Parts: sequence; C-alpha cells; structure tokens
Amino acid sequence: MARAAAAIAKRPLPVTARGQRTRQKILDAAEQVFGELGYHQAGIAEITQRADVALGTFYLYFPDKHAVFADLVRALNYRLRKEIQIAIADVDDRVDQEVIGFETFFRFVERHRNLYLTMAQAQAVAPELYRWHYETLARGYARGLKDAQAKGQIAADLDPVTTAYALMGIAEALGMRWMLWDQRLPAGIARRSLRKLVEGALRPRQGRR
Amino acid sequence: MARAAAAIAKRPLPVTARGQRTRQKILDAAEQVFGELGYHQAGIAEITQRADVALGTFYLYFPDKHAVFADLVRALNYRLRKEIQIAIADVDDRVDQEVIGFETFFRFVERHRNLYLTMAQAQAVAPELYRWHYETLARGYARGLKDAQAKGQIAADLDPVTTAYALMGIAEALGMRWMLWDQRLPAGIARRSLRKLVEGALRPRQGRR
DNA sequence: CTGAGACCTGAATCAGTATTCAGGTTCCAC
DNA sequence: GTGGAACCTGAATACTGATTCAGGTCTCAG
Repeated sequence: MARAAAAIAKRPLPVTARGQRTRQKILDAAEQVFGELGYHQAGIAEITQRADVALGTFYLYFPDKHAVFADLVRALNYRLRKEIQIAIADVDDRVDQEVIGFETFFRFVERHRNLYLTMAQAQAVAPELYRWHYETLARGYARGLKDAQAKGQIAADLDPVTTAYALMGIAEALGMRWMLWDQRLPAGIARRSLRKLVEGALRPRQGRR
Repeated sequence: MARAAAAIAKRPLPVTARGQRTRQKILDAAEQVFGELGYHQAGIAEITQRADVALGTFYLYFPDKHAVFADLVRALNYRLRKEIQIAIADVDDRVDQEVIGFETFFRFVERHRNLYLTMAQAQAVAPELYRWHYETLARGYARGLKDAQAKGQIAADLDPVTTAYALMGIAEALGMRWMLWDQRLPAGIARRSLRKLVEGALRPRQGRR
C-alpha cells in the first residue's frame, strides 16, 4: 500500500555487467508478462521464471512490483519518442513528418504489442506516470507543430496543443485497429485516407481568409 | 479462472421492484468503485458498502466480480451511443453532426469520469468486450460517414472505417485532456481548432481533382 | 391473516501471491 | 589463493479479498 511520497526506496543499480544483464532480463520479462496479462494477473513468479532467475532475485533490483512497472512505462515512453524523433529528423515538410511519425508509431506498436495494455494498466496503477507519458509526447509534438506554423507549412489558426492531442488520438486509435487487431498495416485505401485526413486537417486552406 | 464458454451462469434478474432497485444500487456503486480504483483495487466489500447492502447480496445478482464489470461496460456503451444518436438526430450536415457528437461525448465523459478507467481496465479484464465496444461505435460511425459521402457532404475518397477510428481517437484524446485533466471544456481557441481540424479533414477539397 | 417465494445478511473459508530472509555462489582485486 | 563485495536462491510467511452458506426478514397473493 505505502505509496507515500518520493521515497520509494530505489534499489541501487547493479555495478557489474552480470548484474546489469540480470536486471535487464527481468525488465524484458516484465514487459512481456505485464503486456500479456495486465498488471494484476502478472505475477512476480511468472516474471522471474521467464527471466530465468530465482524469485528473490527480483527484489534485488526492484523494491516491489510497482517499481518495475514504472520503469517499464518510462522506458517505453523514452524509446517511442526517440524512434519517432530519429525517423522524422531529416524530413522538412510537417505533413510528411506527420505521416512518417504515424508509420513509425505503427511499427513500434508491432514490436511492442504490449504497449497498449501496459499503458491502459498505467492509468489505474500509476496515474501520474500515465499522464506524464502523454504530456511528454504532447509537449514535443506541439513544439513541432508551432515551428511548422512559423514556416507556414500548416494552418496558423490551429491551437498546437489541441492539434497535438488530436493527432496522438488518431495514432492510438488506428494503431489499435490496425496493428493489434488486424496485425498488419492495411491496404492502400486506408493508408491514403489517413494521409488525406492529416493533410486536410493541417494544411492552410487555399482560399479562405 | 473458469472463463469458459457462453455459460457463465447468469443470475436471474430480480422480479420485484425491491430487487430491481437493489440490483441497480449495486450496479451504480460498482461504476463508482471500478471507476475510482480500477478493477482489481475495487473490492466487492467496498461496492456493497456503498450500495448499502450486505456483502452476500452481491452474489444474489451477479455470479462474480467479472459479471458486474461486464454489465457495466455494456451499459456505458449503450448509453453513450444513445445519447450521441439523439443529439445528432436532426442535424443534417455531417460536419455539424461531428462537432455536436464530440460535444455530447465530452459532456458524457463529464458525467462519467469513470468511463476511461473502466474501459482501460476492460482491455485487460474483458478484451472481447473492450473490442466490442469500439467496433460497435465504429460500425455506426462508419455508416453515418458513408451516408454523408453519398450526399456529397464529405470527401468521397476517404475510407469510412479508417475515418471513423480516427475521429473516435480524437474524441478520446481530447476528452481525456479536457474533461479528465482540465475538468472543463476549454476556451474558444481550442474548441474552434477542433472544428477546423474536423472540417478540414472531412470536407471535399475545393479545387483538387 | 398467513405462508411461500423472493430477498437479505455477514462471519467464516480458502486460495492466490507479494514480500522476506537465512543462507549460498561468483568473481576479481590484491 | 583468498577475502569480501556483489549476486543469487527458493521455501516460508503474511495477508488480502473473492466466494460460500446457514440462517434470517419482507411482502403480497389468496
């Protein structure tokens, strides 16, 4: 229970390579198990078994179940942002960036099916972290949109934050529909529709005002 | 565990008014508790306490914890669709329908803060139901979009299903951001941006093809 | 009135599982 | 080679909380 203040006695990070490897094995197993079963169904026993270490070893690296989960959310957030940043880096039209960002996200979801379940669980298990995840993403996103507005690439009268959340919502919904349910990117019509939606939404209207 | 086939021994619905009232009290309490604490933190004891009935009474109306939860998800889905249908009924431009649908959704979220947590939990607790929830919404949504295309109100080259999921994603993301986090609808700029996004995305492009 | 459904009660049971702990084992600097 | 960090082990503990059940209480048709 004791979810008290900052405290949450961290365990010291392993110093030797062996220890680091073990910690990582646990983290990887945890991603699997949490993603498959959800936070509460996931048992420490199951995690350590898949990580191929003894039960007690878990508590060498994490003070409790909640802690691995938190680490996981942070790691997922970090990797996701990183991958998108890299993918987008040397594209200069914002709409193109958008489309590439989406595809990168979809591919990320493909490699981390568990992302959705993990984040969904986070909403109940670690609300602050959950919110942090989206705010973090939104912050960067909104910044990018503002820059694009300055360059006249997208409509100037859109609120960047609102737009950022809207676009994240689209990514999430289609990521679920396509990558989790269908398990693959859809045929051309759907993909092209996505681009048209984004383009229509963002591009400055020709004639208008 | 026994999540076996259809079976799931339903308890007979109450026949007397008293029984119906009690069942409903439990259902209402359950919505609160699941929404506040999440599926696993929610205890039957807490639910029955808030419903002001004894622990055992719960099992008179629901075979187990899972069953109330499922009922809840179905009820939420039903009410949501109903409210939006009604709100939209006598609006004839699809973009207007869209905007009104969004606002209706936001107000629904305001009255059912717990909707998000409940659905998030559903992803782990009752995946079939979770998916059913979105597919149900999407089906109706896509139908509406197709009709609007037939009337030339929105671009003909958009895939209705893709568009439906994209719009649901936007609603969800902004509902979370505005109604759950800020706890109120935002000022004009943001609201107007939403309309512009939707309008830009859906309306047939003037010049093009 | 009255008795048979229909409802309601809450202490007791019981299974699952997070966490602890009392010892090993590895590894390498000296 | 060896002592002490740094790691690792897994049975035992402790507790939480869903579900059961033996026995009331209400209510209204006849």
